[in-house]
Amino acid sequence: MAGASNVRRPATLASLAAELGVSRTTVSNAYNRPDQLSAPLRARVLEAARRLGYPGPDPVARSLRTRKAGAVGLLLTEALSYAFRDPAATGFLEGLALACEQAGQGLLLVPVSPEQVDVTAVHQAGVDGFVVYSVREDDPHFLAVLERPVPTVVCDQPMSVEGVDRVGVDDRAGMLALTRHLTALSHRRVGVLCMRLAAGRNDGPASPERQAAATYPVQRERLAGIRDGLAAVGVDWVEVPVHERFEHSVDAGQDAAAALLAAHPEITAIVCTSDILALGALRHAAVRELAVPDQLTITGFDGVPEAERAGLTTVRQPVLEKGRVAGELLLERGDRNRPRRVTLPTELVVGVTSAKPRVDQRFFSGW
Amino acid sequence: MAGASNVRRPATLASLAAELGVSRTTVSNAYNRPDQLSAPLRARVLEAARRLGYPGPDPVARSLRTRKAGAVGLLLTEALSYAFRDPAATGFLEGLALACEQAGQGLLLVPVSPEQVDVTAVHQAGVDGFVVYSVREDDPHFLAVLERPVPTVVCDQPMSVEGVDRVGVDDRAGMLALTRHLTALSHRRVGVLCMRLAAGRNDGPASPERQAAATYPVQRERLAGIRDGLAAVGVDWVEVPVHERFEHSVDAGQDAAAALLAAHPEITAIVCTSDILALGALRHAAVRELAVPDQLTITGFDGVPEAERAGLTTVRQPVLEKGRVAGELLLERGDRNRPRRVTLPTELVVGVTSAKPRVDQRFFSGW
DNA sequence: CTGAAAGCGCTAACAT
DNA sequence: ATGTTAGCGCTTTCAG
Repeated sequence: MAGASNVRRPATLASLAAELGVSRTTVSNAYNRPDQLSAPLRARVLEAARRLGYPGPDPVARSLRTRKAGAVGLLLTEALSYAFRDPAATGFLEGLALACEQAGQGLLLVPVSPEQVDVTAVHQAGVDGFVVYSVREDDPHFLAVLERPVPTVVCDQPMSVEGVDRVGVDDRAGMLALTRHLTALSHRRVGVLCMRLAAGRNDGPASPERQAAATYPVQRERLAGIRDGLAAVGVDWVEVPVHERFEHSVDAGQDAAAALLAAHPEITAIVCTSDILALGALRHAAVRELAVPDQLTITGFDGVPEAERAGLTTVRQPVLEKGRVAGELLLERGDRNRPRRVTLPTELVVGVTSAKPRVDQRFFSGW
Repeated sequence: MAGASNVRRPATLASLAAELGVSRTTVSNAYNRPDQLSAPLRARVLEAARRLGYPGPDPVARSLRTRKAGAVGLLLTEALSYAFRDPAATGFLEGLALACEQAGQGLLLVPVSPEQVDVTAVHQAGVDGFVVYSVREDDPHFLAVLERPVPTVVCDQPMSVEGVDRVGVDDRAGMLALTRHLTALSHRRVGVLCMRLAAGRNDGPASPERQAAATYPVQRERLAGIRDGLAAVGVDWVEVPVHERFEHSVDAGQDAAAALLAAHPEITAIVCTSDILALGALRHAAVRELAVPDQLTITGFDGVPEAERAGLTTVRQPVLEKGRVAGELLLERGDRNRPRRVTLPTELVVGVTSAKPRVDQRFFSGW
């Protein structure tokens, strides 16, 4: 630990070479190609480096020269810190990190403030490729990423972007399976809680127009799955109340469930587009002393650990796997030219929060 | 989205300038100092850029020139992916990410395989500084970070390293407070579960030698706190069984608790150096149908959400705050020269897992 | 096995 | 308001 730490960089490869009376190549080789010079000479170089406090080749200069940054960038919709609070995102990150560390690549979390159009952070990122996690289709940061001349893989983005790999699950089919489960239980009066659908804050009912204009593909697809499932039993989608929340948190879910039930007390089932929202709905039911599933069925989506512990009926998706595949797609891309699309399977998990609506309920088979 | 994405970089700032018949400076200014050139000229430059598929100044080249990478590196003990599984680490990361995004800096997760001596990843990292999270004092990656001529802040590292900032909590004092709580409840026969103490796998009792050679400062300090607390009531530390686990997981805690109680059935309290281990111990107690806290007291450390839900008696530390301070220390370092040390407070949380040992227990006040 | 030459792509004084 | 001049620190053919 020579006192070199924290000193304004004094030594450079060139100065070291000069000091030793050898060429820069030789010093470079001492670090990068040990087999290209004699052991004693190499030892001399390294010793001199230590003595002069030379910390080894500058990574940025090397990157410029080699055109390799040794890192992949991750772009997230939300504020960076959110990624560590959302269990689904955390699982994805774990898988992605796994792939990166296996390939010896760093993972750069790109700092984006949502609802902010400053995309310099994307331009600033010294990375060899990007992973884009579940962002709005018209997100300016996303667009900025697409401008960068590096490979990119998007996650949960059904939209087909030229030359970009994609990994995701079939959200629509997953939600369809869940909805069938509910209709098989004879639910007809269903209410929906969903996450942010598009830019602009909307905490409350999501009008058909708002739904049609949804730019978060995941939410759009999940709603479509519910719609399909209900259509199959003759329930018209325009009759189904959909409540949207800007924040994605248990609190928001609780609040939304309260609003939904207040406006539509006849509902027998609340379908949530995420487990987090469903957990909030469960909490609201507990507060209101509504028996789940006897008086009210509640379902989620994702299959996060908390939901599993709560016995939530939900659709499980392999989040960790999704992250790993995203990383592999980016890092192991041979010289293939055709972009790849990977769709991972989902699984309906029937927990203890769904059951037949009570027959004595006056609205049964009403619609 | 001109077809430029994914095409081998064709255009450069220089080529654009040539094409337009202006100087490189002008093009550079068009991007970096819009006020330094006329609006029409700037528009022309940007238009030409779009037409030629020029993605804007290369971030790596810019970094080399400006000596700023726009990112901070994070070094973790464990495999990168572990950080997303450990709730204490997750909280820390959230705080750190918060500080980074506020400063518009990226956060680069440096890929290190533990038990691997390849530190090239540290050399490769294009960052303006490092945050080191709870690593072994002799970790080669850590040492490599210290060689890099960039500011560094270490977390939970009591060891004083020249010129390096530090943030952490007083683990020893926190554990002392907890232990006093236990001795006040008249516990004397205590067993301890701890995390990895040093390099090399050891799943089982940690001998006094092993304890003395501990290189994970956090674990060392927490054990010291217990020792101090017990010494105050005359309990000799060498009589206290300490079990170590390499893996940090609920399963490991459960397993360790089983081993500890099998070897020392007289124990009235299990003190764990982390909540995760304590959660495992609780699970073991449940399996064995040992009543907690009546037949057995179990305590943790950290104050993670899961522990709170379980009503665990523990020591809460402000993990998010710790991450935020780490980031701020690194990013807001004015031109101060003296390194700063910040010690955050801990708080004893008395839950429902600690109580007086049953008086009828035959070992009471035995030692 | 070692050295000389040629940039990687960009920004920042300092002129003009 | 725009151009000229110098590198940032390194790697990499290609000769010796």
